[in-house]
Amino acid sequence: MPELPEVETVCRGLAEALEGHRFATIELRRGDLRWPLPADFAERLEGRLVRRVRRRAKYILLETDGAEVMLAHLGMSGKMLVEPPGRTPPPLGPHDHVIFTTDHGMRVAFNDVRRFGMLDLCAADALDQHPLLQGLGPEPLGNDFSAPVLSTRLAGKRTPIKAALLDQHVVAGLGNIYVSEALFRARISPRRQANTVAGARAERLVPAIKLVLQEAIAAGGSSLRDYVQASGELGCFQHNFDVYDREGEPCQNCQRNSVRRIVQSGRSSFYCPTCQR
DNA sequence: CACGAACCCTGGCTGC
DNA sequence: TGCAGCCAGGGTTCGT
Repeated sequence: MPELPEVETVCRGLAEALEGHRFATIELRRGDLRWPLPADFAERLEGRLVRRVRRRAKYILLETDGAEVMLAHLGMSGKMLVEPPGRTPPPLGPHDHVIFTTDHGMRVAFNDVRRFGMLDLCAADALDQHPLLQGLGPEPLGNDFSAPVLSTRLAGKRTPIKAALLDQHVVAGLGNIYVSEALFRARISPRRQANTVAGARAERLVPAIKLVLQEAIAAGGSSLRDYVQASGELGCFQHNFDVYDREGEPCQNCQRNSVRRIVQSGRSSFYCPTCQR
């Protein structure tokens, strides 16, 4: 579910709710997520002050005043649901797996229907070596993500550009929605061989990626099925899709052809075969 | 090594 | 109404 803009939005909500506050209790209601939660997860975090919540790729990193950082991934259906103090929170459901409370009465529930998400703890000075963070590609919104950088990373890849952009080791944070949207804006076919995306095509693609991600963050992400912000509000960017989930609808660019859906490495791609080459 | 398919899990929707 | 089958924003593991 959540790609970079959704995770960024959730991080901002968590930062507002948690930064500067201390975890009081942490309740593990179900530990068999994507990987089993460490058995001592709660005791290692309880009493810790949350210094900063930030994002790397699609991971949420919660820095504390202790030696460890909490790592969270939302998988396809994960949510972080914030309930502010002074209000009776809604009753917990079967998919509220971990409940965090703070010393000022904030409640955050990690909820994940499909349990593809994960939580872990990692020594702050060894984050780079964490197996899930190791080898991740550059942040697409970072200053060092440029057309030359992208084409270098695509060099030698014979796989379709769609698959290459989904590979978090090439560039970190894109998912199925924003790859389709960025390729549409750059007028590049998802079927094009990755190593041919260089020069002028890369010069179109990089700004297209940056722009669509920035617009989506400004809209609070895209809500299709499960995704909500930490506050529970929906994102709005799904109303601005040009091609994603719009099979058969007219192309927003040429208005003549209709958006086509194809399956690549088991996942849907949406594009205009005329505008995108 | 690089690639694609299978798999992890639950729930919503479609079509018979 | 019921149920089988398909599909979903992700990522790892396995086989070729």
